[in-house]
Amino acid sequence: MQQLYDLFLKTGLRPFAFMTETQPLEQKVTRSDLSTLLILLFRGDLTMSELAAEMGAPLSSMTSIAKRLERKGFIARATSAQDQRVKRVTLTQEGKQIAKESEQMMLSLLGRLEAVFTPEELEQFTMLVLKAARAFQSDGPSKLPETKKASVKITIEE
Amino acid sequence: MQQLYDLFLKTGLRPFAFMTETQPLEQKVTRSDLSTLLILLFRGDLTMSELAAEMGAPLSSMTSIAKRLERKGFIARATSAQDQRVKRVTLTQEGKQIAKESEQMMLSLLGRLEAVFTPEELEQFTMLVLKAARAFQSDGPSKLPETKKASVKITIEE
DNA sequence: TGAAAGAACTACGAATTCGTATTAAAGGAG
DNA sequence: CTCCTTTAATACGAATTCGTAGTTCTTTCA
Repeated sequence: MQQLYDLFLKTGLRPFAFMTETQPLEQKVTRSDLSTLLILLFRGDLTMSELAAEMGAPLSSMTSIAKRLERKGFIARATSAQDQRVKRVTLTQEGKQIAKESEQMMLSLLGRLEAVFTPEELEQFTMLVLKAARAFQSDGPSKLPETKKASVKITIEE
Repeated sequence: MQQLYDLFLKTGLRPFAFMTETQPLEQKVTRSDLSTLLILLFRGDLTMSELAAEMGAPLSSMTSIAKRLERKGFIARATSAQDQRVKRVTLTQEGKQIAKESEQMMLSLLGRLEAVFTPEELEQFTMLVLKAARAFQSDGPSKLPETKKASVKITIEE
C-alpha cells in the first residue's frame, strides 16, 4: 500500500519512464506523437477535435502535436468540404509505417505483462485498473465504458 | 483489454488528469512540486541527488523544481558542512503546511479507492500493479521492493 | 436576411522538463 | 603537494504542453 503511494509519487514526472521498449521509437517522435499515430491507426481518419478528445488533451496542444507530425511528414491535414472549419487528419504512408512499429512495441509491452501474469491475473488486473480509473473520474458521467462482469475467482501466484 | 490500451494512450499526456482532488492544490504548486514536498514530508530532509532519485527525475529537473519551491518559500537549501558540494533541502513551515494539505488530498484519493474496492480487491490491486511495474522495469535491478506474498484467492465484485 | 452566438481551429506566450555543458568541491595516485 | 578523476549541483537552451485570445466558418433566430 505504501508502495503504491511511492509508485504514484514517481509517476507524475516522466510517466512510464521505466519502459525500455519505447526508447528506439522515441528517438523519432515524442510519446504524444506516438499516441496520436496509434489512435489514427486504430480509429482511422479523425478531425482535430476528435483527436484531442481521444488523446484527452486540449485542442491547442493537439494543434502543436499535429503541426509537428505534419512537418515530419507522418500525417496530412485537409480541410473538410462539408464544413470548412474542420480539418481531417490522415496518416501518410510513412506515418502508417511508424504507427505499425508503435503497435508492435505496444504488443511487446503487453507481452511483458503476459509473461508475468497468468491469464486470470491479466484479466483481473484489467478489471481492477478500469475500476480504479472510474473511481477517480470525479462524479461526471463515466467516459470509460462500463465493464459489467460476473464475479470471478482467481488465484494470484508468486 | 482493449480498454487498458485506450487508458494507456490517454495517460501519456496529462497523467492523472481525471483526478479532481488535485486541482485546488495545483493552483499553488505544480504536481512535481507537490511530489517533492510530500517526499520531504515523509523522508525528512534530503540532498538534491537523493530527492531526484526519489522523484525518479534527472538532477537538472530537480534543480528547476527546487529553485521554484525556494522562490515560493516552501523549502530552504543549505550547503552541507561536511561536504560543501551537497545541498540539504528542508521544508519550511509554510512548505510543511502545504505538504500536509497534499497528504490529506492523497488520503482522500485513497479513500476513493477504498470506497469502490473491497479490502481484498485493494490488496490485490496493489499487488498486481506492483507486479506489473516490476515487469516493465527493463531487466535492471528492481528498484521497487519485492513483494513476496502467498497466493490469495479473491472475488471481484461488479 | 443578417446580426449574434457558437464551433473548430490556430497563434502566441508562459511554464515546465531535461540533455548537455559547466562549475566547484572531494578524493585519490604518484 | 599537484594533477586527474569523480561527484554534486547549477546554467542554459531546446522542446513540449497548454491557457487565453484571436480567426474563420456555420448556425440560429428574430
